[in-house]
Amino acid sequence: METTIQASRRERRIAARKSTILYAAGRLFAEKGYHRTTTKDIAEAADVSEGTIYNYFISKDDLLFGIMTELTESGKLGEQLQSSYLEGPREFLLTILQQRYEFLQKNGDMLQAVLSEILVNPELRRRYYEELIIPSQELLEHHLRERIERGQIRLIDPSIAARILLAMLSGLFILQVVGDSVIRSEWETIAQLLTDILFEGVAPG
Amino acid sequence: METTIQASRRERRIAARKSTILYAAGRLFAEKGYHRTTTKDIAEAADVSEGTIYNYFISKDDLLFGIMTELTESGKLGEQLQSSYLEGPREFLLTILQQRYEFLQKNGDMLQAVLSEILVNPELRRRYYEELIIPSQELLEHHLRERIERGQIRLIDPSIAARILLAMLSGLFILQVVGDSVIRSEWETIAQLLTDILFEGVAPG
Amino acid sequence: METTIQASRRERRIAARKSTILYAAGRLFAEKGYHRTTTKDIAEAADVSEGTIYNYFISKDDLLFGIMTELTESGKLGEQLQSSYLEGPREFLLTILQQRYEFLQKNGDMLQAVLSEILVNPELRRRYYEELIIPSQELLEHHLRERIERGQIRLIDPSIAARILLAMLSGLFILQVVGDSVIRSEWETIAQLLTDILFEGVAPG
Amino acid sequence: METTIQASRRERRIAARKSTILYAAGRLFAEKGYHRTTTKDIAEAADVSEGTIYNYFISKDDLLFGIMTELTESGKLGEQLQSSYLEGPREFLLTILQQRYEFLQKNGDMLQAVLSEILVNPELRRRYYEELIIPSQELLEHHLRERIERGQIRLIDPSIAARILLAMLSGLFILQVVGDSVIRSEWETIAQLLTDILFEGVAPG
DNA sequence: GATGAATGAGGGTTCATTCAT
DNA sequence: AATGAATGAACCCTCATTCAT
Repeated sequence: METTIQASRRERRIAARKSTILYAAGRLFAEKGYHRTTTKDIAEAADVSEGTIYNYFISKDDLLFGIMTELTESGKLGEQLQSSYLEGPREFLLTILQQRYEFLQKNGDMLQAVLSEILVNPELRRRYYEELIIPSQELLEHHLRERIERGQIRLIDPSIAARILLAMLSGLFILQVVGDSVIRSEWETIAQLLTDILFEGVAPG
Repeated sequence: METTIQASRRERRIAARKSTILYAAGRLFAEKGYHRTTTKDIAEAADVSEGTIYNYFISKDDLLFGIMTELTESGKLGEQLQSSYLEGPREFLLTILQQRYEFLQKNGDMLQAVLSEILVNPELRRRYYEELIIPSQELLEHHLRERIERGQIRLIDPSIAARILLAMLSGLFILQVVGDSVIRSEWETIAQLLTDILFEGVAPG
Repeated sequence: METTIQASRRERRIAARKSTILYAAGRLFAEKGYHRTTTKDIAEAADVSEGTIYNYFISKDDLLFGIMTELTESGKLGEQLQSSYLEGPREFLLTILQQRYEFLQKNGDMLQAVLSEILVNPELRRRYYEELIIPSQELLEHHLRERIERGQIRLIDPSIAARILLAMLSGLFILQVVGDSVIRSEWETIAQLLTDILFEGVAPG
Repeated sequence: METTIQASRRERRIAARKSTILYAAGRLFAEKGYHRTTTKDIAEAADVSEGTIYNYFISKDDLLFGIMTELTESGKLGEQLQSSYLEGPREFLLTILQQRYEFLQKNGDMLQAVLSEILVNPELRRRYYEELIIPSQELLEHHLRERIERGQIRLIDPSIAARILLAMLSGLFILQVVGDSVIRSEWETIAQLLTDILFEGVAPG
C-alpha cells in the first residue's frame, strides 16, 4: 500500500512536471515569441534542467504542438451550446461572447504564442485549422441552421454567417492583442452593442 | 548639371536596390517566416551579397520595420473615404470591404509575415498599433459619427462600432490565412451578407 | 550452509547479469561502434535499467575494457600450439590459420569494435599490445626458434619472422573487415597458397 | 593587374586555409580519435574560428571524408609500378615495400584516424574499399599475372597472391600502430627477410 | 559602394552519470 | 540490488554581423 501510494505520488509529480514545463514554455512564447525563447529560458522558468525538458518533449517544436493540443482541448466552443436552443438567440450570442472572453482570459497568452507561429508554420496551421477552426465553424453553422429553422432568426446562409461570427471573435482577440485596451475594459458594452447590431442592424428607424 | 544628373541617377539606383532587397525579404518572410529566413537567403533572392544588405539596412530587424512602413503606407484606409459621405452608408461599407479585399490580395503575404512578428515583438506591435490601427480606428469612428449625425445610421457608440468593424475586417483576414478557402472564393457573397446583417440585423420578420 | 548456498546462487546471478550486459554492449559496439552506442541502447539490449549498468561497471569505458579482457582470454594463440612440435611445420601453420579463422568467426565483431577504439585510445592500445600482441609474438617467436633448432625450417630471424606472421594474420582480418568477401569464402585456398608460398617461395623453378 | 594578383593571392590563401583545417583535423583525429575531437579543438589547432570550418566543410563528417579523399589521392600504389617490369621481381617487391614505408611515414596519422572510423562507419568503409583497396588489389593482381606470364615468378593464383601481399602490408601497418616499435626501426631488415621468404620460402635446404 | 570570408556567441540537443526512491 | 528521472556539461552547427579587400 505504501508503495502504491508512493508510486502514484511519483506519477503525479511526473505528470505535474510535464504540465509545469508546458505552461512555462507557453508563458515565455507569448512574452517574447517562440524563436526568441531558448530552451534554457524554459528550463529556468520551469525550474528544471534543460535535459529534463527532453524527457518530456522530443523537441522544442514538440512544446509548441503540446500547447496547441492544450488549446484545442480547452478551446472548443462549449458543447453545452448544443443543447441551449431553449435560450433565446440573443442570450445565446451573449453566452458565446462570454465564453470566449473567459477562454481568452485564461488562454490568451498561449493563443497569442501559437497564433504567431501558425501564421508561419504550415503544419501547425493545418492542425489549428482542422482541430479548432473547423469544429467551431461546424458547431456554429449547425446551431444557426437550427435557429433559422425554428424561426428564431431570419433566413440567411448559415455557413457564411458562421464565418462572419467566427471572424468577429477572432478579430476582437487580435485587436486586443495588438494593443487596443478598450476591448478588454469595455467588453460588456461591446458584447451588448454587437448583439444589438447583429440582431437589429444599424439602419436608422 | 552633369553632376546633379549623375547624383540623381545614382540616387535612383540606390533607391531601387534598397527596394529590391526589401521586396526580396518580404517575399521570403511571407514564405517561411522572419526567423526561418536568413540574411543569406535574402542576399541570394535580391542578387546582392550579404554585406550589401547592411549598406542599406542596419540590421535584419530593420528590414522588418521597413516592410512595416511599406504596409503602413499602402495599408491605410483610403483617404477618399473621407469625402464620400454622398454615397449611401451601405455603398460605403461595400467600398471599404472591396478596398480591404484588394489590399489583402496585394499585400496579404507581407501582412501575414509581419503580423506573426507583431504578435510577439512589442516594439513592432506598438508601431503597428499606432501607425495602422489607431488611424484606421479614428477614421472609421469619425466617419460613423458623421453618418450618425446625418441620420444615415441609427444612434450607436461610434467608438465601439468602429472597433467592431475593424475586428470584422481583421478577423476575416485571419480566418482566410489560417486556411478557410471560402472567404476568398465567396468574398462577394460575404460582403453582401455582412452588409445586410449589419444594416438590417438577423432578427426575424 | 543455507546462507552459503544462497550467496553462491546470488553470485552466479550477479555474474550472469554482468555477462549479459557485457555481451549486449559488445554486440552493439560491433554493430555501430563504441561512440554511437549509448548506455540507453545497452540497457535496453540487456534488458536492465541504465542505472543497473553502473552497479556492474564503473563507466562506459569500463565496458570496453571488459570486452577487451574477454577477447584477450579467448584470443590467445592456443596453448596447445606449445606442445605440437611433433606435427610438421606446414601442418602447424595450417592449424594456426584454422584457429585464427575460427576465432574471428566467433569474435570478429567484437574485435572490430575494439580495434576501432584501440587505434585511437592509448590506454586501450597499451593493454591490447601487452596482453594480446606481445604474448602472441613471443609464443610464435619461441615456436619458430624451436623449429629452426630442430631443422624443420631454415635459419631465419625468429623475431622478425614472427612479426611477419602476425602481420599476415592481422592483415587478412583487416582486409576482410574492410569489405573483401573473397577472404572469407576462399579461406581454404588462401591458407593453402599462403603456406605454399611461405615454405616454397614464389621464385620460378 | 594589381587586382588579378590580389585576387589570386586571396584565392591561394583560401585554398591554403581549407588544407590547413583538414590537416589540423587529421592530426587531432589520429591523436585522440574522431569522436573525442571537437570542432572547437580543430578550430584552435587550425587557428580559425569554429564558424570558418563550416565555410569549407559542410559538417564534421565531411572533414573525415576530406581526409579520406586526401589519402585516396596520395595513397595509391604508384603508377610507376605499371611500367617497371624490367626490374627483377625481387626489386619490384622491395620498391613496393619502400613506397609503402614512405607513404606511411607521411600519412600514417591520417590513415590511422580514418581506419578507426572505417571499422565502424559503413559508408566510409565502402568508399575506402572501392577507392583504395580495390584499385591496389587490381594493380597488384595485374602485375603479378604479367610476371607469371613472363616466367619471373612461378604459377600461382594472382588474385589470391595479391590479397596476401596487401594483407601483409596492411598488417605491418596495424602492428606498428598498435605499438610494435621494431617494425619501424627494423624496416630494412623486415623488407629483406620478407622478400627472401616470399621468394625462397622457409623450407630448409 | 560591393563583396563574401571570417567571426563567435548562442542555439537545440544528447548522453554518461548520479541518486532518491 | 534495481530503477529511471534528473542532471548539466559539452557537442555540432547556424547565422547576423563585421571588415579587409
